[in-house]
Amino acid sequence: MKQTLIELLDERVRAALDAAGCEGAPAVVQVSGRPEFGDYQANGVMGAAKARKMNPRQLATQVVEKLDLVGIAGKVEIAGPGFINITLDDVFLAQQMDAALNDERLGVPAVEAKRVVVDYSSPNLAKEMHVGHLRSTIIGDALARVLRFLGHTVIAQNHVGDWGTQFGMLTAYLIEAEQGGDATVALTDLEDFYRRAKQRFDEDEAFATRAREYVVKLQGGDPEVNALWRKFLDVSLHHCEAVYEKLGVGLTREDVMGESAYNDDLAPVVEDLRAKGLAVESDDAIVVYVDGFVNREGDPLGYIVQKKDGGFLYSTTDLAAVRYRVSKLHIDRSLYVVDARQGQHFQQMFAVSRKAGYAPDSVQLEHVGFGVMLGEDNKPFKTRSGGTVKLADLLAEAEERAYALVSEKNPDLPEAERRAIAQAVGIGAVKYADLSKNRNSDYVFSWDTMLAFEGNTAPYMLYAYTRAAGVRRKAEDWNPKAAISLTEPAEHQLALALSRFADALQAVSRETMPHFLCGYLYELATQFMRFYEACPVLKSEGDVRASRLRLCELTARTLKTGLGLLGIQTLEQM
RNA sequence: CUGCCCGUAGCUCAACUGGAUAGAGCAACGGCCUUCUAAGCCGUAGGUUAGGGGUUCGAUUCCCUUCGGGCAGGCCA
Repeated sequence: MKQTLIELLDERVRAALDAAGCEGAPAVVQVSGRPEFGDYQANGVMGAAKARKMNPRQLATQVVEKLDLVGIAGKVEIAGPGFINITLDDVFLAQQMDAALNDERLGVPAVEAKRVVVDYSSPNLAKEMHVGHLRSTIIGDALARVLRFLGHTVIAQNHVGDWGTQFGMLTAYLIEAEQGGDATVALTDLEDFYRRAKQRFDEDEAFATRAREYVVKLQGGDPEVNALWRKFLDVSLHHCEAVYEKLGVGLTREDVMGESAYNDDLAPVVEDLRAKGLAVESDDAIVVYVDGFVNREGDPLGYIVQKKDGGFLYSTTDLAAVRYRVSKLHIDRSLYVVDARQGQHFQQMFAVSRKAGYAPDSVQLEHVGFGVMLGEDNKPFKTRSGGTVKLADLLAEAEERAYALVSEKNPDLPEAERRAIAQAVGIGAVKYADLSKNRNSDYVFSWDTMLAFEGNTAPYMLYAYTRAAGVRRKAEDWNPKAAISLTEPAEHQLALALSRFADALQAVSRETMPHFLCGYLYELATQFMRFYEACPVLKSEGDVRASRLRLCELTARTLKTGLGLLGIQTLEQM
């Protein structure tokens, strides 16, 4: 398959518009809002008619006359002011189903491959991962999976925080802990380790002095301090990896490209910016001015790349990273899955990158921002005592709650079985609840809502999959090559939903919006449930039975693939 | 003060380059299990899309404005 359904229809309608004298007019093909308006609608006629001062109904008539949808549409109608409503031919839809079933990629056309960096997760290694890292980690992971599935070369970049003054403090404390003989124990709880180090730093002047010396030694490349630093990072990364594994996120050590990796490039970047006349001194710091940014007083806002004490900032690191990604990784597109609060920073950073020539116009730089996680009280998500919630604890609770639920619904299943289901449901619920919402807005974290079996939730999706997979499994003998026939309305609607998979993925890739995929899968699951209620599968006979089994098969595979692209594991039974 | 994001049913959320009667789930009410998993399906009710103005054949969507909430704004990230 070379194109998606919308691409196909769009091409045909555009050709008809051209033939009707409206060259270059967009077809504006989209899924119909209601069944009585057909399966797809082309809305381009009205706009084209207006631009040419034509009668839209008349133009629509001409377009429909020229419109070649032989073997694709069963019915084409003009409605309202000039809508063209297209109902797909059931034979055509059946062919689509057949093609998808015979394709490992479910009929999703491969796109022109691009090299795409997805920068996500990026925890600070000084501390343990907490809920603040959840959204970046799972949104980024889903986007990486979708882009990869579409045929792009995805380079995940885990831009971890592994540099800065706090690491002097931590390595200094690590020495003390080792002398005390309990370094390994002390490092099992990083959060606690950080707290104690901070406490020593605040209370003991000698320790604070030593910590500051360690920062200098670390930056100076002192082997001993560097070894300690690396040891600490290693432990911290192990913590991250445990979380990634629990979450089912594909990040590995290979993807780690921390702040420290750019240390040697920071001074050259600043030097280069100065040489190009972009960076200038201001209050003893080195800043780059870009148009359109002002501060509180209305004065031009500088983008600081070097502090007055000579130190560099994350702004410098990010510029170095852009250079690296463009010149060494040869990327076409770079996605930064980072908290929306850093929006201005990225706007400035992108602008500087353009001006300095680090990123040519051919390279897309996109900040994939997202809102904060709120508790059910609409305030930032915290523990009951007001502390930050560790990600490991959150995930453990998710599994615990899911286990209780599964045990209540299905007490007869063996313990191990229930544990496995609880893991998929619990983790899936946390991820799906996040991914299913528009990432731009803040979102309310609610155990009850995400673990509900109704509505647009992970449990509902997983249940739909078990039904589809279950029917197929129980069928035993049937002809997997049987022709698909779509006679019932529910069959038509299900097939239609199945045929939209590729377009849903395209939309996710284009807009970097994972919730489009969730919305699609929810629609698919809903249509399947209706089909399941309306059309007996195992109890029907012959060709009808085989045809319906094949629809179940494709539904199961599409749900499994789609949920997989969200990083969610399916279950054969629950 | 400046900029960005948000404001949709009682609650949590949708609405795909502006499209037809703004859709789901929860909560409320009413139906459907000797029938493939009822963890489901069907139905009823629920809206001045924060307010006002503008552009348009058509606005939740674009522009202006007011209100309300969040965030950011030179040496943290």
